[in-house]
Amino acid sequence: MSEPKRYTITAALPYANGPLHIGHLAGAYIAADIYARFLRLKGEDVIFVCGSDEHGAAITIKAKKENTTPREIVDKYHALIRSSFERFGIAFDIYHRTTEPVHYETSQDFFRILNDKKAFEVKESEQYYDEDAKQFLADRYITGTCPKCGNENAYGDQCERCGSTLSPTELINPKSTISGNKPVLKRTKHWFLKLNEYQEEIAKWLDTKKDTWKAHVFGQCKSWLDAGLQPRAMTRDLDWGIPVPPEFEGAKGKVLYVWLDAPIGYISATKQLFKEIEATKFDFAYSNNFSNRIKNRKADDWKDYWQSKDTQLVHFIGKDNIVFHCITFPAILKATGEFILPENVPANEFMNLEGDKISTSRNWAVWLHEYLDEFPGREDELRYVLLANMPENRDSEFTWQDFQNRVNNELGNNLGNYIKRVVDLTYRFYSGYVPTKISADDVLYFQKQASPVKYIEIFDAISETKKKVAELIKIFRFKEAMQQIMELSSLGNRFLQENEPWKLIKTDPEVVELIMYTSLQITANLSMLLKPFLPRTAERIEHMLNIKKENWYEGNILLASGTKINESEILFPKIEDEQVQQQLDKLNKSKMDNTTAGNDATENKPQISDLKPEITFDDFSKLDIRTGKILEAEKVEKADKLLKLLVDVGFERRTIVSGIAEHFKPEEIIGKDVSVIVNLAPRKLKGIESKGMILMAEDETGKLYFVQASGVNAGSVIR
RNA sequence: GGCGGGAUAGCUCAGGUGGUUAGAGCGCAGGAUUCAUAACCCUGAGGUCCGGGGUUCAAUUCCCCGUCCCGCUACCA
Repeated sequence: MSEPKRYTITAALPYANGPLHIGHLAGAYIAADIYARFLRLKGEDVIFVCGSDEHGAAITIKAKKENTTPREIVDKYHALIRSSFERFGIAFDIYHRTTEPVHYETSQDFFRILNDKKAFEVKESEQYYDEDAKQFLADRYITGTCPKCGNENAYGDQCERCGSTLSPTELINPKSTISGNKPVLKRTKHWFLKLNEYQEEIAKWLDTKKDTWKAHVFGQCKSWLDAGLQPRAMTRDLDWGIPVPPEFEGAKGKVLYVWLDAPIGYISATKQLFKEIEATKFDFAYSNNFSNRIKNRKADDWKDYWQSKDTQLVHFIGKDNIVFHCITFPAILKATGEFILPENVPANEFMNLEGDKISTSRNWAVWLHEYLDEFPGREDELRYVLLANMPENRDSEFTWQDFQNRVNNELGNNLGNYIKRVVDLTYRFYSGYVPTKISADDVLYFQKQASPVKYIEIFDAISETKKKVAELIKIFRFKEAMQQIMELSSLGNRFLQENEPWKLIKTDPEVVELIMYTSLQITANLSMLLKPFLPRTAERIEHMLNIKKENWYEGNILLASGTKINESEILFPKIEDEQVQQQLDKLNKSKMDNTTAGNDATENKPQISDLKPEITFDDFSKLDIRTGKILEAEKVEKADKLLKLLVDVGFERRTIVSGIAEHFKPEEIIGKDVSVIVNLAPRKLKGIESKGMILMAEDETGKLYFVQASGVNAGSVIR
């Protein structure tokens, strides 16, 4: 591919139901920020967009629980996330949000375009509707007799006895599992993206990415394509989201699928960005971060960044978002016929914390806003450690011990100390003035000397490092790029050590000038190289050296002779053992608070759970709920979520299958008091008949709790 | 369960389209030095490259089987 004319960089939209943690940063934002800063430094035409993803269920659930509105929840977290990014130094051009009018319009327009382009198939299906419950029934809410094998307890999507795939309307004698009534067929519409029709195009396009995309990204896409793409519903019967455009028949009560709306957020953020640029009124945009090339542009210019063939689009995401960014969203973009597809999607894997998966629900995380408060002015240290351990090709691990080691040794002892050495020596020898520039004569002179000053090699190394770093960034190998920079710093240390200017100053002051001149150029080049990686540090070095470089400079001489530099400062004070201990104590506390181990609640957006319709007392009294005690528990074969329980419900012992295996280990729940619905119709799960249901409470994070009546014998009635 | 990715030094990670001694940083041991944040520099010890089979003159690398970790997906009434 020829050099692109401009770049559009996106970073995954954080979900506005919680704060940011180090996993987010290591997964997408640091890499994206380095990439964007580097391109800006090179003077490229680049935009870097992001924003809060504010639709979806976790938000309404949280709102209900906190007795507030979804709006307040998203306002709160949007503000927290935005300010955390700002303080940390992720240099977006714009940080937008999906509840903004621009985004509603853009998303709805997309919906219209997709419709015009016949990318949808409207399944105006006859969907079963429960008149009592006043709601449409998803496949699993319907049971009936299997037309193929006669099993009376087949489900709307599948018969578990004969294994056939069914649709609800094929069932004989369908029954709503909510009310037990016979549901009626009612017409409802859903808009399905005909992904299957884009199979070939997407496959062909992806095939061209084989060599440039990461193995895990390409592999995952390939596996989806091999399985065959299926139409996917792009609408939902929900109430928090972007409404299906009202002119569509049957739009009422339907919203866009959150995964349709979210990536369009990249585009609406871009629109908003150029709107604000034209109006020179910056509500969401950060004009200080702008690449020179986007200043003074017009509102309509957003199109260049999404529709122009010579634009390179790159999505930075975590590995959990691969399929949507590499298949579904590209299919959507393709379907419009107007948009470009991503050049690369350099998804990172996950970062673990102290040996465990990062988990919001278990409070097992290093929260960015807390770090910023507890380690003020030390943003780059975190940036560095997350970068050094960035999970580029496999999962990685963050530990506080490693944080301390890396900050103290690599940043402090190698880099920070080196800069300070050079600056201090410059003050000692030359009162802070950069020594004489080497002339051609000097070069000859020193070349003839058999002195150990191998300064030419140093300048070669600087050039080489700059070249390598630039290349590595372009192929998204940020970790390695950073290592190259650290090696240059190491080389600087070695150069001083080998030449010992503090000794030579007494005997060969001219040689010392050369040594120091060379060393100062190394530090100046380090500051430039560090700009994309450790921007705050780069600024502080620039301040020490009294230089200001806005643009990448290919040459090696960045610091003119005679420049008066500023006095040294300590760039990276040591991280003390107590600070590490404090953080470990904090994590330990989280661990203690989690008395129920192994809660791996998914932090993805769960399906919305609407308030259920009112029922009568009669309805309620149909339920027979009793206390019980778990006697035995074991994992169900070939099912990750199911536990087979033997429960004493007073009058008998029952086998109950419950979907709690990801939350509880079998051995730790034996003897637990539980509440059981004992008159629920038996149902087979993975071949085991389950007679009844264990009641569980679920908090907003997805964590489960047993509903327990303490001190009561098994078999007591709950009413 | 299906699919994808991974497993390399005590720790955190690179790398290898098959070919003498598999790398880095940290940690550890020894030495040198004193300009600098007790920093820097040099030297050294340390690895059946997850296990088992196969292909090959040759496997850590390719193929098959297995184990464990992560993601997607199915199972959650």
